[in-house]
Amino acid sequence: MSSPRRRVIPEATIARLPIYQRCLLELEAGGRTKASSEQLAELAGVNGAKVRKDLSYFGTYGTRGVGYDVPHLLHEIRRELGMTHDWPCVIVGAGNLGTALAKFGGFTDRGFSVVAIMDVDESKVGQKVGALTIRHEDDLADVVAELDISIGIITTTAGAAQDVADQMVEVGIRSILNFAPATLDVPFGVLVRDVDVAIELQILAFHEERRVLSEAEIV
Amino acid sequence: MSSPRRRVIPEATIARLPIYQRCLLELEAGGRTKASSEQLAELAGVNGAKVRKDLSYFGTYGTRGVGYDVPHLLHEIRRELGMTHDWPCVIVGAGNLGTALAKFGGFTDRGFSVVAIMDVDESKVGQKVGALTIRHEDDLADVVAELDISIGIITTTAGAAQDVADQMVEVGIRSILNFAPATLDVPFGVLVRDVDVAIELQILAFHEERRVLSEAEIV
DNA sequence: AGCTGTGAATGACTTCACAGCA
DNA sequence: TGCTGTGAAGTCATTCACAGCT
Repeated sequence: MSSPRRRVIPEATIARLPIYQRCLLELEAGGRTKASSEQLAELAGVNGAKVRKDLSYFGTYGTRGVGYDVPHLLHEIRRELGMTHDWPCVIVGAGNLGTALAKFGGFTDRGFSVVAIMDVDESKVGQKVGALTIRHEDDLADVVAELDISIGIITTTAGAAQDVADQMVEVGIRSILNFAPATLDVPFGVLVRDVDVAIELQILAFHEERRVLSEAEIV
Repeated sequence: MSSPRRRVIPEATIARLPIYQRCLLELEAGGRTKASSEQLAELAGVNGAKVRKDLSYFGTYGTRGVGYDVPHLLHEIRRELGMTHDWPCVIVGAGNLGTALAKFGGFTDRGFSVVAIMDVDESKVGQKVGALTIRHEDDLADVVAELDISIGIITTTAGAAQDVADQMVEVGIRSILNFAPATLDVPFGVLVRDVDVAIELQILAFHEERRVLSEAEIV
């Protein structure tokens, strides 16, 4: 009533919100207007109790005996996730991955737009990537200020990644998505999330390897 | 001594092994032959106790008072991760992302090679992607058998992903890396890992959004 | 009767702290 | 002395189980 709900939200819960959002979008597209925690859980690949607890951190959006109102819950989740406005992003590193991400429109409809792409390589500067022109990395401060960017995406080599991260922090970026296979060192308050496909493959390989070993053992 | 160490390894530990491997490769490249848990931890962005406990699940590879032998530990981790042999992978979905991953050589030196790329779209079948020729998805069983594939990579649209996963499971694949923004339903024993860039961005946006709110509150 | 919201119980992971070996 | 390896303690996350609303 008086103080707005602002408890500490578990990281694990936060990571599931985008998944719930996706499921709710599916339900909405299918014309569904109500969904129980069990139904949502089924779609999200978790269990009902988890859905209920996750959602309860944000408020009481459900109706006992009925379930959750799909459009309403979707709205609340979108609001919590900051999806009510657009997030301009800058990509640093105009290699294969960087250009592929810049051209890929799949994030735009999810609220993220790549508004700039940069590289240290002078020969790349000025080239077009879709509608964008590659700018020099040294212009980062200007670009970030001009375009009001708060999210930086690193798609450089591992060797260059820390320098780029330092530059980003320097110009005020506090949210970094890092595709380079490197552990970035950033000051407190700056959030880095790593995406490393090789690591994901290695985790699969670990289990695959053990599977083979276990099967050999049974024989 | 008698029974080989085969305790249950925490998932969190497994996910860090590839990172330790990367750090050890750096140390090795720099000519370092010994490293303490604290030094490794520094590079990996964790703390010393975690490194020691993680490694202790696999055996006692360190020397008290000295630290770990870099080449030896590297060898052991590579063995645990199944990096002593190559892992052939198949990509299903020859769109932007699929072709980009197929062309990207960055996993080959990490022990993974994309040996086949497939699609349902007849018009794509026969086209070249780097050294590979796109084959029709219906040939999955043949391709998997021929090339001894155990890891499948899904880069289709969300709508097609479950069907592809079903096909993969059908032909015996039990390790799937899923790039499609969809929750896959697979039988027990099949492992799916999801890579969803939009979700990562949304997690960053959540914190960014809260950061703004908190700062407003202070004023 | 049905389903949410949530304390309490359990389980997973991390960190502490130190015995014990080189 | 220095650093590992590991029980014990602490923290975070999941699941249970049920009171309480519709």
